[in-house]
Amino acid sequence: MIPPVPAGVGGQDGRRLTRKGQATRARIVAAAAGLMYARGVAGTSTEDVRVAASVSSSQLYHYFADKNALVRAVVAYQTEAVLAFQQPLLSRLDSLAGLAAWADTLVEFHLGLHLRGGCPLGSLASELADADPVAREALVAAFARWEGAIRDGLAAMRARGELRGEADPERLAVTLLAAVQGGLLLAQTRREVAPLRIALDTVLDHIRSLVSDVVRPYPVGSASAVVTSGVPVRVERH
Amino acid sequence: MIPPVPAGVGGQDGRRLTRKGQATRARIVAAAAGLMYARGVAGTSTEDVRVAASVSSSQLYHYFADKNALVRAVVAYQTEAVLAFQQPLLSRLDSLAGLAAWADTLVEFHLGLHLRGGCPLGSLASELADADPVAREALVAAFARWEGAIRDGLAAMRARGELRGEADPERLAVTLLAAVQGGLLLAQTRREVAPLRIALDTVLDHIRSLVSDVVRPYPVGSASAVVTSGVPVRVERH
DNA sequence: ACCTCTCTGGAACCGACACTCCAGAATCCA
DNA sequence: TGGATTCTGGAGTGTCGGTTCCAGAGAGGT
Repeated sequence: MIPPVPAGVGGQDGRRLTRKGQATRARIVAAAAGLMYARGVAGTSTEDVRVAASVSSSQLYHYFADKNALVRAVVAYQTEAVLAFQQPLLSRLDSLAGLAAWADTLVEFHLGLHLRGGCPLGSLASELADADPVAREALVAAFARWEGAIRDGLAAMRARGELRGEADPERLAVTLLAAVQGGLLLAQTRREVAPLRIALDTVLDHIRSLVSDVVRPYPVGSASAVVTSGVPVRVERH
Repeated sequence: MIPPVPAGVGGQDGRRLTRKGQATRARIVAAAAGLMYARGVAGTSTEDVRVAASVSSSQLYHYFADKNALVRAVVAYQTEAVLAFQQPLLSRLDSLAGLAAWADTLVEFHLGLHLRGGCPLGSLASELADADPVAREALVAAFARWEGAIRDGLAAMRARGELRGEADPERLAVTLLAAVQGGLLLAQTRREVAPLRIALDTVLDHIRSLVSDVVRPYPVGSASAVVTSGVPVRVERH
């Protein structure tokens, strides 16, 4: 049940790894992850990885049974990278401001990459979902963790009464994640952030409409309470 | 400006095609499209296409300069296929019922495929956006046509007064398209429709909240007008 | 009917790529 | 310190995949 060696530290068949071995293995995975993010899994040869990681081919096959095993290590690596990167923001998702900050950070991050590459997990999923069952399972788990973090934030908002009881954190979390993935795909294709920003903003707008005790723009029967910014204004409870 | 031969009918360098030639070319593209949808572009060899289309390798290179050219033909083919498939629904997107019918059809279609493969255009985009500039341009145009059709429907709703003036058809269309792409990616990975259905439903909910003259659940200062279904109820104008 | 252009079959080429093998160097642990 | 194990370099192998070539069959226009 419990593996003899911590994940990501063992060799391909459970052999022990020396400190140096761990470093080499990590270097290979990091190099492979970078290349596969930029050129896709199929577009990355073991030779490319070999050169980028400055190792010999025997080393590749010392640490990984075959290319498939390397790909799966990359999936695990990117899962941790994506979640670790968002960690500080994901733990503050329990408010509208926190959600907005998270969305802004995603937008800024991909702007910094000039819209090259989509979501590290999304592009792996698109390429591997129907090709590698093991990788698919890992990606399902990765998305579940991501989605869970978002859901927890929304659930906390609801528990605090900031979101109305009818708001479903589970469904909203799925929608936000889909907006990220779809928005990134369109943004990557168009090489413009607009689609990502718009998709996230729109879903956040929807979540705002589920906030408790709010004066909404254009309320029924009144044309005087127009809020130009479109941001709902909280009012005194009862 | 105007090509001498209709698109998809000419040979690789503008040579004339006989009726038979057109049929063979079409057979190759259709076979390639199917394989590339199922296994990805990189996962499909020219040999695979050769066999699936029942042609010799010389025929492949008679009609296409290289694999890249074939891939680009596949992009064009899938663009037409995706838009043609949705054609009857896209032209009726100018009402909430029309939007729901469109969403349901997408869900049902991919259920029929058992969630194997995502969006034909989306998966091509994910694989080609950063690899083939020409294909990327074509995909940008394809998404623009798709998004345009959705936008036109929403704009018609707004023009008829069904959507409030503040509703932005452009932004809503982008969000819907992102929901389709992201929802499909998650659905393909999980092999469950739920993510697609939830993402689309949630964005449609948001659009419902932008419908004119509506009694919304939990209006400010009243707890009596709760609508259990969550579906807004249209009321008499003024 | 004839000539030209298009279409087709099949063999062959060549580079790339995943993977193997072995021998020597480094590391670990008792 | 010494013996067992892990790590590394580099050359080598076989297959696969994209592409080419040529010669013959077929189709189209005048």
